[in-house]
Amino acid sequence: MKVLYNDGHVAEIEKEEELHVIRHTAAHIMAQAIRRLHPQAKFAYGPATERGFYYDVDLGEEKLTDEDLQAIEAEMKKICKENLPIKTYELPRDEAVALMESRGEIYKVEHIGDLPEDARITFYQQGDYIDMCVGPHLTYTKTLKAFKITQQSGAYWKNDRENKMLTRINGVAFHNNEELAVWEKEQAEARERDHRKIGKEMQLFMSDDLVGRGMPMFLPKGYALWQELENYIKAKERRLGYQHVLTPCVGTVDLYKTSGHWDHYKDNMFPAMEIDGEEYVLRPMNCPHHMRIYANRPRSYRALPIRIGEIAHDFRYEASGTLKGIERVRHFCQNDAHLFVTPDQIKDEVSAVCDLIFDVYRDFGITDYRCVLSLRDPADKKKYHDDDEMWDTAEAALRAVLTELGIEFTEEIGEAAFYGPKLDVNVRPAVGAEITLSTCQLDFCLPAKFSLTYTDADGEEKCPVVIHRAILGTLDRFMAYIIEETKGKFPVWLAPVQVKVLPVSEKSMDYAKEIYAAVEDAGIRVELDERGEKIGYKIREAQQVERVPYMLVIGQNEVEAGNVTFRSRDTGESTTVSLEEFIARVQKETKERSR
RNA sequence: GCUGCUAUAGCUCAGUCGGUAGAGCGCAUCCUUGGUAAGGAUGAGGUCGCCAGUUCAAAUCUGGCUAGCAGCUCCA
Repeated sequence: MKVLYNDGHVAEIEKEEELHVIRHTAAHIMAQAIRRLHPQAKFAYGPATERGFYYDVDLGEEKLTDEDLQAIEAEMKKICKENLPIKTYELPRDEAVALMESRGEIYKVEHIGDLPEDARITFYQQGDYIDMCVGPHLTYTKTLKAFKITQQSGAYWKNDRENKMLTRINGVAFHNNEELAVWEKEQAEARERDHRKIGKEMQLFMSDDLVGRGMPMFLPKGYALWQELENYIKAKERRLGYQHVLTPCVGTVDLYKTSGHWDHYKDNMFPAMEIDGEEYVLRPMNCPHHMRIYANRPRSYRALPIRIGEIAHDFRYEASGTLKGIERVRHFCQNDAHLFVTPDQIKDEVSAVCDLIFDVYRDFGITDYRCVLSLRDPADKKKYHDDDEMWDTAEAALRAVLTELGIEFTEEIGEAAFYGPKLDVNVRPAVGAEITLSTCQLDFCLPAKFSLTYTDADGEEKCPVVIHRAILGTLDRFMAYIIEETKGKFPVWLAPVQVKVLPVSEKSMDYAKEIYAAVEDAGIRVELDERGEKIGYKIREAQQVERVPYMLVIGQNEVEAGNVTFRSRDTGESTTVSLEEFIARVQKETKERSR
C-alpha cells in the first residue's frame, strides 16, 4: 500500500503500519464530512487508535443525534467515492498560524503554540479540507474502503477536565469489509461474555436502587463462587506465612490524616460522620489499620517479615460515571496484605509476591496481562510524598527485582501511589478500558508516618519497609474478570452449582432424590430439578443457562442398575459410572484446583 | 463528576400521528411420564423508572430527579 509522507514522497509502507494510516486518514475524511455538514465545527485532535480513529470536535451549541452520525458516515462514503487526491505541504510557523486562524481552527492554532520552535509544520489536504498533521496518509480517499462510525461521547480538550469538553466521534476502520465483519462479530461476542449479562443470567449478583448505586449484592450462587475465591487465596497465603486479621470498616479521620490519605483522597471517601465528638469515615483502604496492628507491640528484626492479610471491606466514593457492574463499585472486598520487612528483605518478599501473582494466574489460566512499573512524576511534588531520595531508592529497588525476575514490563510516569512506586498487572475486560487486577507497591513512606519500628540486631530502633499487595485485587473485580474469561463456564471447583440431578421422569424421582442427598452429603454443591419437564429441556437449561459442569441424568436405566449417568457441560458426552466413582471424580476435580 | 444515549411484565424487546398496552421466554395450572440443547393447552402478571408541566386526553411532548449504557476525567 502506497502512502504519502509529509515531505511529499510516496512510498510503500510496512504491512503492519497500514491500518494505522488507513485509520488516520479515516479521521481526516470524517473531519471533512463533519465540516461539510456542520460548517461551524472546529477540530482538535483526530488520531488513529488501536481499533479505529476518533476526532474531537467543537460543534458550539449543536448536539449530534444518531441520525447526524449516520449522515456523517454517508458523507464519508461520498468523499471516498469522489476519490479526492490527498496532498501535503509544509508552511513556516507564521503562515501556518495564519492559515489555521483564517479557517477558525483555534485548537490547531493552540496546538502550533505547543510545538517546539524548530518543529516542521505540515498540512494534508483533500478537496477543500485542510488538516495540520505529520502523516503519513493514504494517497487517494478511495483507498479507504471499510469503516463505521461507532459512537459519540464527550472528551476534554487535551484530556484535562479543567478544559472545555468537546464532542468525540469514534469510528473503526479496516482494510476491507471482511475485517470489519470480523470486528463486528467480536464485538457481539464480547457483549455476550460481559460479566453484567452473565451475572444476571446465572443469578450471581444484583443491584438495587434502594440499596444504592455501586453497591452490588451477591446472590447465593455468586456468593458460593466468592467464598471459593476467598478460601483459595487465603489458603495460598497461609502457606506463604501470611497471618489473617479482621479489622473494622470504619476508622477515625485522624487515622487517615496520619497516613496522608485524607489530604489526597478525602473527596473520594464517603463523607465523615461525627460520633461523640469524633469523626469517622467508612474506610477506603486498609493500610492504616494494618499499620496500627503492627504498632500494637514491639517488633524484633527476628520476627520480620510480618505479613498481615485481610479480605477487607472497603468503601470509596467513586464518581458515578465510572461504576461498572461488579468491576468498579463503591463497596468492594480487597484481597489485601501488608508485608512489614527490613530493607534487605525487600527483594525476596517482592519476588515472592510476584511469584504468587503468576502462580494464581496459572491456576486460573490467565495469560493475557500486561505488567506496568508505575513511577512518580518527579515534577509533581504535590501528589507525591516529597522525598526524592526515598523515591529513587524505592523505584530502583522495585525495578531491580522485576528485571531480575525476568518479568516483562513497561514503565509509566505519574502512575505511582502517593507513597511509593508499584507494579500493576493489568488485564482487558470484555467491554471497556483496561483494569488493574493485581498490584504490589513498595512503601518507604507510611511506616515513618506511623512511626513504626523494629529493633534490629544491633539494638537500634529502625523503620520497616512496607509492601502493599493485592493478588486477586478485589474479589468483586476478580470475579468479574473470570466470569468474562470463562463465559460463566467455571471450572468444577468454582462453579456455584457443581452438579445438577435431572430425573428423566417422575418414575425415577425417588432414586434421583437419593442420589441428590448422597452428592450433597459428599460436600458437593448440587441441585435437583424436580420439574415435570422433559429431559432435553432440563439439560438445555442446566448446560446453557446455568452452566453446570456435571448433569446427572437419572432414568429407569440408572434406577435398575443402581448407578448414575453424568453428562459433561464441556464435552456434552454422557458416561455411566457408580455413584461413588462419580463423587470421587467431582471431589478430585474440586481439590485439584482449589488447593 | 462531565458529554451523549437509554428506561414499557421476572428477562429480552415491540408499541406509527398524543386517544390509559403487546410479543417471545420465564412463572402458575392442566394434559403429556417423556432418555440427552425448548412437547401441548389455558391462565396470572404492567401507576409504561419517579415527580411535575403542557393538553379534553401523555408510555408517547417538555422540565427536573433517579438508575443504566458508551466514552472522558479519576482510580490510594
